Amino acid sequence: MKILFLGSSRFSKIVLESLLNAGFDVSCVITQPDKPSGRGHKLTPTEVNVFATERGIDVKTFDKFRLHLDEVEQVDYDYAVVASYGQILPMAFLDMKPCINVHPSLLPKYRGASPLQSSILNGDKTTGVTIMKVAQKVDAGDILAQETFETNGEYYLELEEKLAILGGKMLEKVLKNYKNIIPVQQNEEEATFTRKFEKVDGELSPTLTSDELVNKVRAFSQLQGTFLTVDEINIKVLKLTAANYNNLDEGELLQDKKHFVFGCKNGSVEVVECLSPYGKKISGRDFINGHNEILSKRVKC
RNA sequence: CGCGGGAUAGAGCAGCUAGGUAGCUCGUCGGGCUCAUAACCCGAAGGUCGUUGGUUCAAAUCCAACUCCCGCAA
Repeated sequence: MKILFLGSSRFSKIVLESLLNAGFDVSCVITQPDKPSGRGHKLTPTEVNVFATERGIDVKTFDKFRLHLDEVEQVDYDYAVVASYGQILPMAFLDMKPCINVHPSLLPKYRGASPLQSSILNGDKTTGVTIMKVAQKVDAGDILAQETFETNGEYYLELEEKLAILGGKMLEKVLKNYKNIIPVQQNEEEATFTRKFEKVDGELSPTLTSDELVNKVRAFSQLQGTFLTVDEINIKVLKLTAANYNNLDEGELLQDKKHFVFGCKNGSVEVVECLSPYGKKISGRDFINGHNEILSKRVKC
């Protein structure tokens, strides 16, 4: 059985790795073209591109997929597997061979660009992975398999990895039994959608509850970053936990040089780890030691 | 070749222009004072000055290349 794999993100890369480990023959990988990103606008290939190239797999990048259909027709494959590829696929391609998608949510919940981050932000205890047929409407295809996953306070990268591995295992089963599986339609009335997040979404305001703040850090700190502002200083926060000081006002700092704790809507939170100006991870305690003058200030709301 | 800033003790910084003993604030450790402390006093430990090379009698400092990081922009 030969697989054509379409994907671009870190999630895709882990799914691809699972497929290879399960012994599937991935004949070709299609991923997003190199894009200028980061400082200096250096052209950066996707993680999937780097990984597949290392494994000696044929990699194709299309600026616009629909303009390269004839090239795709040349590829020898039985099933197409899509995992956060990042482009809408044309019907002409979906009609060629079976095309299945792996999506890290319990569809029809959390369709769209950021299912994992949205689920963490909402503080869901239960999430999951869905395998479905690719339909013209995004993430709306008939379901082939679905499994739930109980979360345990994971941060984004950790949860992404766990769900990608689970998704890889589910794909293996689905691919091997494809002809015996009866697809189930999604209930459109229960569908919810997710949006892309931006830098400003990572702002930690003391007007939020401690749970909201912790979930924000879990969802964003490893991607676009989470930050709070004290006395004009931007502090990039990496780890945050709920604390037990209930007598602090919103934004008020605990007068203690050993803990970086501030009050929020319904209690308080402690900054466990943040980023030094040179990009080194430091403890909240070290941060306070270096900036003891902020103890008399407040976290900006 | 998008723009700007940075790397010196556990943290935050000064020193570099004009080369010549590694400094400051905070923390840490020990001691003292106090009902008490983000308080005060005394003492101590802690550094291959991002990496590599060059110039020099001598480089944190001057020159070159590289790495990593922060902000903006995408």
